[in-house]
Amino acid sequence: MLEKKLEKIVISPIEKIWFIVDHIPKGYVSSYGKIADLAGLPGRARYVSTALKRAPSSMALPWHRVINSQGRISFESKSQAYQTQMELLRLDGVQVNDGKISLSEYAWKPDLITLMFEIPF
DNA sequence: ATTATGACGGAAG
DNA sequence: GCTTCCGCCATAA
Repeated sequence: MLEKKLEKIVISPIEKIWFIVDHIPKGYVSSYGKIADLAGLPGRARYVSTALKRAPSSMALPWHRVINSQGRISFESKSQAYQTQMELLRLDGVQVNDGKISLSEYAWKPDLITLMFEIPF
């Protein structure tokens, strides 16, 4: 019956994180903590970073659009990963000055429709 | 079961 | 603006 069609779909926490990160538009950034909140996983910012680390590269997630809450890249500034992330952000059109990104300028603010129907966790 | 480790966040100095 | 410290939480050993 109808109930059958309304069975709850289960999505694992890590999949929610991947899904949301995949929705960050080019030219915008979000933070580990914010992604966790959007995924319904408050207080699990660190888990977002491990989730990104685990994402198969074949998913081609825009992982570089996730930075820390201070508007900075979370890798060591001398690391290769840091350089890569900075380059990808610049390709997105996001300015990275002195290792800092202006959140007031580039923070992703999903609209109501997106929150309700696209990432409804 | 304990311990150590982070792509974190926030408060404090 | 710094930097340090501490709480947090999912893994790996």
